[in-house]
Amino acid sequence: MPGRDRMNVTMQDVARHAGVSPQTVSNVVNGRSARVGDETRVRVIESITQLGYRLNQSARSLRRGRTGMVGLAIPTFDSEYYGALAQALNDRFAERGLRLVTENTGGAVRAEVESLASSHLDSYDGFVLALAAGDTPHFDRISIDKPVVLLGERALSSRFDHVLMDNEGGARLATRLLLKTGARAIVALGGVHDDEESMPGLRTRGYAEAHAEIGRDLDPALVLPSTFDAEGGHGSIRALIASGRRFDAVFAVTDGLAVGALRALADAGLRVPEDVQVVGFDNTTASRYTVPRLTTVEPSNEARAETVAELLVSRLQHRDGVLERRVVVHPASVVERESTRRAPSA
Amino acid sequence: MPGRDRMNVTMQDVARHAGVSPQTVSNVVNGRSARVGDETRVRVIESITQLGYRLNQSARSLRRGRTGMVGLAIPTFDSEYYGALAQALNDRFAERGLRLVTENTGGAVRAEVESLASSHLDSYDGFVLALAAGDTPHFDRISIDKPVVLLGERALSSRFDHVLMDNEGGARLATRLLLKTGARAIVALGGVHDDEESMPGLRTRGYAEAHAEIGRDLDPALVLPSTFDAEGGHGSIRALIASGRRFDAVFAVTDGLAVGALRALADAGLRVPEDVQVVGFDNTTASRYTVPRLTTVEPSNEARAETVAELLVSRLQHRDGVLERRVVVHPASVVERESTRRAPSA
DNA sequence: GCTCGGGAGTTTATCGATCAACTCTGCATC
DNA sequence: GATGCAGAGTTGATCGATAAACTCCCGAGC
Repeated sequence: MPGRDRMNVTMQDVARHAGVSPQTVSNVVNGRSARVGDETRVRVIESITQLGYRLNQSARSLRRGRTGMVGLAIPTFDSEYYGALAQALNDRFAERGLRLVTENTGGAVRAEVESLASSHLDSYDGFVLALAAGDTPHFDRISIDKPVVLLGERALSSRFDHVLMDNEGGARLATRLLLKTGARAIVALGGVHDDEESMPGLRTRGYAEAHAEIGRDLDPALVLPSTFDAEGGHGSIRALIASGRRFDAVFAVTDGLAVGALRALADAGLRVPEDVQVVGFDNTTASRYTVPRLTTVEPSNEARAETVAELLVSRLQHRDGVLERRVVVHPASVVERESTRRAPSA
Repeated sequence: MPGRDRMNVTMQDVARHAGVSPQTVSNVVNGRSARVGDETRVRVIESITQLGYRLNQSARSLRRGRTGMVGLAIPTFDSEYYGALAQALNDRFAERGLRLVTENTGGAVRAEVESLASSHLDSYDGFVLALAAGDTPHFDRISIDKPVVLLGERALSSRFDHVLMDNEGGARLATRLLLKTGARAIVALGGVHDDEESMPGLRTRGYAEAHAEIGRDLDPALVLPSTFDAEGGHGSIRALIASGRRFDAVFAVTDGLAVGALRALADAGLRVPEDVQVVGFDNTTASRYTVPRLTTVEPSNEARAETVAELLVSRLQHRDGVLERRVVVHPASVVERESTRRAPSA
């Protein structure tokens, strides 16, 4: 291996080697074939490979004024739900020639919002913010001049495009199923008591609506706030069982919670779905391999990812044109598996 | 809101506004306080906030010759194991002032690395390559002038630093445990028949060694190659049961496989660990919430992440100094839960 | 009185690619 | 013969930040 310099090979070097101008090399690299003759192009390409030339992205970005990267903020990498989401978005953006760069915000909403303000953001052309369940960040304080799409549970800010999941509708469907199959006392695991515009708030609202539809009263003691992981679900259900309160179904606001619930029910010797039915939310791959397999709400991640990419790209293209703010809600549906009983065919 | 230009605020603008030179603004921004007087600094900072100045990362990167980003290639986002790994690495690099950018290669590392002038890799200062089980890219063909650390299962290339998991040792420990608790016919789920230097190959080797240690023969029919997810585990074990072959333990080469195995055993009415013991590998969070809770091998992700960051950073610092290639192996250990019986206290 | 040193800044020359505008052949058209 | 024009390139001016070298001032030391 010939000892070579630390210096990088630049377009100038290639140009010199091929006997053309740097601009022509640029044209070749960027596929502007209309501006370059066939012979010249071949010569340039040969020089590129011979010299081992690599384009300097920083220089390109500086000149072009954009980086070709889109940022994605997710609360954590270490979660199937967000993992799948990131993967789907990644593919959708790749199709459009954009690179998706994923950052984890560590779950704190504050970090999520700060990621909008921090210097990281400066290297992206646009940003996708997937929000964790929780409180409401103060978007209206921060100032941003780049396209942002929020991917979340509810409308959070009047300034950005949103792609939302139909939390309320999904929860309504899930709860309806439980009621139809004879449940009388349904726990809202991870639910909240205030009627708030948050992920658990909306899902709790759907749960309440399904009850209201058939004139059934709600027992507030069955609404169990919790963290949204398996650990929280496990602890909450164990405590509920220990308290002696009777229930015959669990609507868990996330699959993680449902997994923990299954665990706690198994610990207590309760059979699913005979003694207690369980429904989750999110249709994570884990939900297909629990014992018993989990009935859950499908959040249509693929479709949402596609919409997110579409919205963001259209904003990038109409950089200056004043597009109206858009809010897209994707419908949810229920996937019936083994943790619920079959609805009586009526 | 005052109508403002599309033009960005630059250091020049700040300099003009504060009545100093651009270089001084640069010094302030970069905290070179030795070169700037107190009063001046205050004035500059005021101008920065007033004008809403943001540093242009592309320009900085171009000038500095590095981007401050480290790339991480993982086979897929949609997996707990890689999710946790990415998260851990992310934190370790953040501590060191580097931004970790995660890409999923979809397994096709080779294509990425070989792509011509427009490769993503060029925007990173260094690279961490976490390889999928089956990948054997031809590293020695590609030429890379940046620090690379391979995070994997076995030594793959003589050119790069490696941080390895002790696959063989972990598998040996897991299998020993099964043998000690009385297992007589242990399935190697996801194992392979050839003694190869791959993740499943090494884990199968450890499995074989544990048998050899106590002079036990191996039954090749119990080694079941498979994909490494729950689906594969489920299918393989279901088929094995259907074939009528007897076994009383499963050593799954991944937790995903073990989850699928549990599912298949439950389907068949077999009790775990009474009828069949199960051990997984990777200690994913899912393994803590299966029914029953999974005994598994802890791969020491945190420690490996720390080592990866250390190695890469030290290479970045000694950009030219010729460091020896380093290979670090982290030991594995077994986490005993409910899917195995207690070893007789001898 | 003169040199020396360091604090506080400034000036200059890039980093590498790209946009915009310009040149220079030919060849077809009126 | 003059005009127009498309094709194939070239030239020069940046994009914004920064390393390196240089200036200027002021008090200390001999």
